[in-house]
Amino acid sequence: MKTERQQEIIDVALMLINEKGIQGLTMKNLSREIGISEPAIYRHFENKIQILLAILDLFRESTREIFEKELHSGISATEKIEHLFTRHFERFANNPSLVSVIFSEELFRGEPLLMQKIAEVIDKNASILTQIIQQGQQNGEIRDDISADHLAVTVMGSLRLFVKIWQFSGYRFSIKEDGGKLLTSVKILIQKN
Amino acid sequence: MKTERQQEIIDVALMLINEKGIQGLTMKNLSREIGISEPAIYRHFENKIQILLAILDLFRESTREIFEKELHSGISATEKIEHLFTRHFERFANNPSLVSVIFSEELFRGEPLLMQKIAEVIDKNASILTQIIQQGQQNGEIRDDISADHLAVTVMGSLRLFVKIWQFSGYRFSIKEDGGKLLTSVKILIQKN
DNA sequence: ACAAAGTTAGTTTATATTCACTAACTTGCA
DNA sequence: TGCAAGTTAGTGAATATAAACTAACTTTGT
Repeated sequence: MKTERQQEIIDVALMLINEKGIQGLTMKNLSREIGISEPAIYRHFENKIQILLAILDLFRESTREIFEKELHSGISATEKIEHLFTRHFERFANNPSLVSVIFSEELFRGEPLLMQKIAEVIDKNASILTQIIQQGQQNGEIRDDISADHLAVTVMGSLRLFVKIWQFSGYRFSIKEDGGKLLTSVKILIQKN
Repeated sequence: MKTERQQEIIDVALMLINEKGIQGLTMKNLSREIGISEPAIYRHFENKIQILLAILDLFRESTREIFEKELHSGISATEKIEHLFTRHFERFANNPSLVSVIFSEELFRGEPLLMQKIAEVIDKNASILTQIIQQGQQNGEIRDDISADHLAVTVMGSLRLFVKIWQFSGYRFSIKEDGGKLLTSVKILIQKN
C-alpha cells in the first residue's frame, strides 16, 4: 500500500509538526530533513494535503483500533476505560508527534477535507465512550446519578487536558506513570458508590 | 491607553480569527474589513505580533479578573468553582471569538512572545483552581480521596472540552444553559460524600 | 533500455512590511 | 489673531521573503 519513501515522508512530517507546529511543516523543511529535493516529494505525494490526509488516516486507524476493540470485548466498562487510557498513553509515549495531531482541529480550518476527517474521528470516539459508560451504568459499575454524556465529557476532557499538559511540559514527565495515577482518580470519580 | 482605532483593529482581528482561524488573520483581510489600507494599520500597531499580543493581553486580563476575584472572596470553594464556570460561559457567550484564542496554543508555536504569554495564563489559572480545591478539601466541602491536582485537571478538562464541543457545533446550543447542567454534574462529582 | 526517483531552475501567489508622499488637523508664538 | 511648523492618519506602489508547485532534464537499478 505505502512505499518506504511515503512512510518516511509521513514520519518526518509528523516529526516536523511535533517540533515546530503545523507552520513548521513546509515542503522545504520536509525535503531538507529527508535529504532529497522538494520536487522529489511530489513523486510520492500529489500535493501537501495528501500528506496531511495520510497522517490523519494513520491517526484515525490507530484510534479506531483502540476504541472499537474495547467496545466489543467482554470485559467490564471500567476496564474498558482503563484500557482506553493506557493504550492512548502508550501510543503517545511511543509517538509524541501524534499529540500535535490530536489538538490540530484549529490548524486545519480552511481545508474542508482535513476538517471533515478530524470531525469524524472526534465524533466517533465520543459516541463510543458514551456507549461504554452507558453500558457500565446499566450493569451497576458506573454511577448513574450523572448522565453518560456528562461523564464522557469529564473523562475525555481530563484525558485531553492531561495530554496537553504533558506536551506543554516538553514531555518532561512520564505520561504512562503519571497518567496511570490520573486514571486511578478518574475511575474513583465515576465508579458507583 | 488604547485608541478607538486600535480597539477596532483588535475587535476585527478577533472576528477574523473566529471566522477563519488564525490563518484568516492577514493584514490584507484585516484592512479590507476595517476599510483602510494595509499600511494604515502600521500607524496603530508596530507589527502583526503586537496585534496578537494585544489580543492575548485582553484575554489575560479578563481571565485574571475572573480567577482572582473568586480566590479572595469569602464564599465556599464549591461556589467559587460555580462562579468560575458561569463567568467563563458568560464571557464566551458574549464573545465567541475568545474561544479561538483559548485553544490557540498550537498556532502560536514559533512565536516565543506569544507562547510565553499563553503559558503564563494557563499556569496561573491552573494554580488558582488547585488552591481553591485544596481549600475546599480542608473545610470538608470537596472530596479528599483524590488529590487537588487531579480534581483540577478533571474540572478544567471538562470545562475546556465542553467549550470546544460548543465551538465545534457552530455555537448551536446555549453554552450558558447546557454548561450550567454540566456544572451541576461536575459539582456532584467533586463534592464530599 | 526504460521506468522510477532524483535534480536544477524556475513560476506563481501570498504575505508582512517599508517607502515616499499627502490631506487634514492642532499647536506655539510674533 | 493668523500663520508656520508639526502631527496624525491615511494612500498607492514597491520590496523581501517564503510558500507550493511545475517543467525539463539526469541518474539509477533491474
